[in-house]
Amino acid sequence: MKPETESFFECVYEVAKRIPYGRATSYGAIAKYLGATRSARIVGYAMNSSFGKDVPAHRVVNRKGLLTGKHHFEGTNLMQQLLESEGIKVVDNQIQNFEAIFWDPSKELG
DNA sequence: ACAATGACATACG
DNA sequence: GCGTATGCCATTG
Repeated sequence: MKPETESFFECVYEVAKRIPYGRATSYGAIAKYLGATRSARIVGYAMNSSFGKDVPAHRVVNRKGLLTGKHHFEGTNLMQQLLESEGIKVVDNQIQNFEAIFWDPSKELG
């Protein structure tokens, strides 16, 4: 849990923090932005470790826009509520019109 | 240093 | 179209 070992995680945290309000992205997109296209799992793993930090992990979902990580939040639908609170429509643990709110860091940031 | 874990992604049946 | 299986790779024990 040393800060030094969080090198990769820190990158994920920063990218996650840069997700605009009312937007969402996928693990693969973040991983690709970091140059680790095949490390999508690592991004998710970092999110798990990001619990307790100021990282909007609720804005990060899988490629399908499915709230796969909602189980890691406190409540059963806390993640969904947070997204809906930002104007994102979520039905059955899945973001509606995900393509519209999808935020690609490699595309938006550059 | 080895084995196991995981909030994904893709391929196959 | 959906469930199962495999690959991927950094972190953790």
